[in-house]
Amino acid sequence: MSFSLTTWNINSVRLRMPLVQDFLKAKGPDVLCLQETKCENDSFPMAAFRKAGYEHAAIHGQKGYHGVAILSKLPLSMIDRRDYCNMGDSRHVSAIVEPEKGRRIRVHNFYVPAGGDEPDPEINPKFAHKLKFLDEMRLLHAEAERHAGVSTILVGDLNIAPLETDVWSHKQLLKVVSHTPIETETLLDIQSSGAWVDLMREFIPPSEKIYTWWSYRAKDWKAANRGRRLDHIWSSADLAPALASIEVLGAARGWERPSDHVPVTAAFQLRTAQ
DNA sequence: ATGGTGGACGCTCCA
Repeated sequence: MSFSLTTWNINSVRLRMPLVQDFLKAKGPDVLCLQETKCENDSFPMAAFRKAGYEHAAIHGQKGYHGVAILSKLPLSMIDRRDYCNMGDSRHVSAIVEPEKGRRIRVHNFYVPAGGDEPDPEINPKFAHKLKFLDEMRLLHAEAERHAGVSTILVGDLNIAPLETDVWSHKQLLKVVSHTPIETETLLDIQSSGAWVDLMREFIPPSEKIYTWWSYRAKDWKAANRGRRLDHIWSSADLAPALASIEVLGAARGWERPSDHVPVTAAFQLRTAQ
């Protein structure tokens, strides 16, 4: 039994629906997790997703900013939308998918706050918000459901590039929000204390560079190649042996009117798991 | 050292 899931910060789902449709036609993951949909639930382009074979959805949107969504070929149940930091932001949605009988997986889809420019929580409330948000994410691993036969996948734009090989220049980005020690250490600590597995790094060793985001502000993003790995796919330990592949679709950054993030897809062969 | 681009919204915020 195979199962595949894509995470993609789409930076306006309405504007980029044609790209999404092309992607779904080409890759057809079972589940698609989007971030920065930037539209209210009422204006989410659900009809186009249904037409593409994605009849099931868990949407958590808001006007103009943020917004996350899970689209699925398979039924979704136990949909949950959480207000991290109690600010009314739409930055989380989760749901259970059951790729085969008895194999339940809760998918958590996150859009972590970017954190502003100044990496000091004392003077920059956006950075303080980011750190507080991470602290709340830390609690996920303790949830009863995870110990009651439900596996977990956590994806999204986490807005942190934790490893030296997750950025174009470790040295030059040490004081740049997304790669500061407080952020990278916190993220890696959440990962290890929660027994999460970084599936992208299971498949692509830490010795190799991986980028999932390239700034719009570069003159020539491809030539400069100053990317960062801001998008992630984690799982509970029980799912890791079932990982079959990870694909980072870098070509998507070169599509017409692209998102600044590219889609990342994990494929599983569930029979090989415990 | 600075400003560069892109999206939503509505004359500015956020990334």
